Amino acid sequence: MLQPATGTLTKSHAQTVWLKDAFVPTGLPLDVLAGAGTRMTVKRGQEIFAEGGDADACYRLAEGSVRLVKLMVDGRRQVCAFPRVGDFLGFETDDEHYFSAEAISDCTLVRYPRRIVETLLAEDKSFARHLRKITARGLQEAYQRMVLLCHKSAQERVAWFLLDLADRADADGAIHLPMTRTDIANYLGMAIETVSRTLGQLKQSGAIAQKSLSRIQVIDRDALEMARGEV
Amino acid sequence: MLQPATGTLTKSHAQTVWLKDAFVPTGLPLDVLAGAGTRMTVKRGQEIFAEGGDADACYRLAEGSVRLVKLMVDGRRQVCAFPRVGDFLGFETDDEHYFSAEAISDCTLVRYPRRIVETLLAEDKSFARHLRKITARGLQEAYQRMVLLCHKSAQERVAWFLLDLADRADADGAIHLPMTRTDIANYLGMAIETVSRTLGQLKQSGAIAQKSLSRIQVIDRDALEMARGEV
DNA sequence: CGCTGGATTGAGGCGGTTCAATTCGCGTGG
DNA sequence: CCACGCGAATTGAACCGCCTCAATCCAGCG
Repeated sequence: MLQPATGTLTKSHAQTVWLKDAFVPTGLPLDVLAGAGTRMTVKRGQEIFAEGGDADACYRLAEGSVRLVKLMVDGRRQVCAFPRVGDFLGFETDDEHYFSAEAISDCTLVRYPRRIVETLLAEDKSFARHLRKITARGLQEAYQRMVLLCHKSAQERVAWFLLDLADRADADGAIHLPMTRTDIANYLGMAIETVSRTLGQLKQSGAIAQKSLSRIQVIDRDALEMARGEV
Repeated sequence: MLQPATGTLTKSHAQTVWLKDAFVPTGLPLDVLAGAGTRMTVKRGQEIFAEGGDADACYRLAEGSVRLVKLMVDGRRQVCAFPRVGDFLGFETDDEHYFSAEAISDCTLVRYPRRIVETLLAEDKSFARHLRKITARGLQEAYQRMVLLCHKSAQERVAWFLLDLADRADADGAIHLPMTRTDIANYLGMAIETVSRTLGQLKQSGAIAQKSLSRIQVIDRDALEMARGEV
C-alpha cells in the first residue's frame, strides 16, 4: 500500500493512495482530492511558485521544508511562514500568488491544478468548508504573529519559535531547524546576531542544548514556555 | 424572526435596498445578500461580537468605525485591523470568532446569519468565489502588515498608516482618525508617545497639518510617501 | 470654573541593531 | 587523511531608536 518512492513528476493512482493513507484519514473531506494530485520533487533552493505568478495550481507539502516569502520593492524579503508537512500552499490566494514558496531542503509536493480544486469546491460542500477552515486558520496564525511582532522581546520570540517547531521534532526529541539563522531572524523580525545571542542565552540557562547547528534539544520545556511568556 | 439582544434592530426591505444601492452595484456576486441582512446600530464602545464567541453570524460595516481586537492571556490587547465601510467582519472564521469587534464610534451594521451565508455559499458559485477573494485579501493584508511590523521605523509606520487611511478622507480632503492614539499605537506596535512625537515631526516637516485632534490634513503627499519608504 | 481623560512634551535608560572580528562547520581538492 | 577555503554562525563593543516614567497641556463637559 505504501509507495514512498522519490521520483520526478509522475502521476499514478498508487501514489495518491499513499498520500491518502499518509495524510488523509478516510472519511475526511480531503478524500475527494485523492487521485487529483500529481507528485513532484523540488531541490533545495528552488522555487515552487513565484509571487505575482499565475495561481494555476496549489500544492500540498508531503516531505521536506519550505519557506513562504514576500518580496519588497526595495529588494528585501520577508519570510512569512514555514509551512509544515501536510499543509496546503498557495490555495488561500486570488488569481495570482501574492507570495512565493521556496524549498529550503529537498522536498516532495503534490500539485493540484486550480481548475480541479475549483470544481471540487463547487461540488463538495464539506470539502469547501474544510478549505475555508484551513484558510481561516492561516489568518488566525497571521494575527497571532502580529501580536508576537508587536509586543514580544527577543527571548520571547525565539522561545515561541522553538516551541512552535517542537511538535515537528524527530524521533529522539530534537528539534530540527532546516532554515538558516538568516531566515529565522527575518521571520521573527530581528537581527541575525540577536537570534544567535538569544539561543546562546537559552543554552546557558539550561533550557536547551545544541546537538548541532541545525538540531536543538529541549532540556527544560517549562523554562522554555516561561521564556515564551503569555500568548 | 431574529431578535438580537443589543442595539436597535430593525428589518426592512427599503433598508436592504439602500444597502444594495450604496455598496453593491447590481450584477455583482454580493447581490444575493440583498434581503438576507438585518440592520442594526451599535453605540461607540460596544462590542459587536466577542473573541471565542459562537460565530453564528457575520456582519457588514455600513457606517461608522470599528476595531478588530485580539486578547492575550495576560490581559493585553492587540488591535489587528480597522475595517473600512463596506467590509465584512467575522466571516473569515471557523466555528467561533477568533477576534472581537468593537465599535469605536456609533455605527450601523448589517447582520447576516451564518446559516444563510452558508446556504448561499453552497448555492451560488460566484458568491463563494467572491468571499474567497475577500478572505484572501485579508490574509494578504496581514502578510503586508508583518513586513511593516518587522522592518519599519516609527516614521514609516505612521506615514503608512496615514496613507492607508487617506482614501477614507472626507470631502475637504482631511483624514479622519476615529480611533484614539492608544489604538493607533497598539495597532502599529509602538508606544503612544512615539506616535505623538512622530506625528509632530511630520507636522513640523510640513508633510501634514493638524486641523483637530482627530482630523489631519495631508499637505505634501509626496513627502509622506517618501517617509513611508518602500512597501 | 474646575474636573477628567486623552494627548503632548521632556529626560533618561535599555534592548536590539550595527559594524567588525573571530570561530565554526563542512565540503573540496590536494 | 588532512589542509584548505568559504559561507554561516558566533562573539564583542559601540551606538541609536524607541520605550518608560513623569510632568504638563489641552479639549470637552458637567
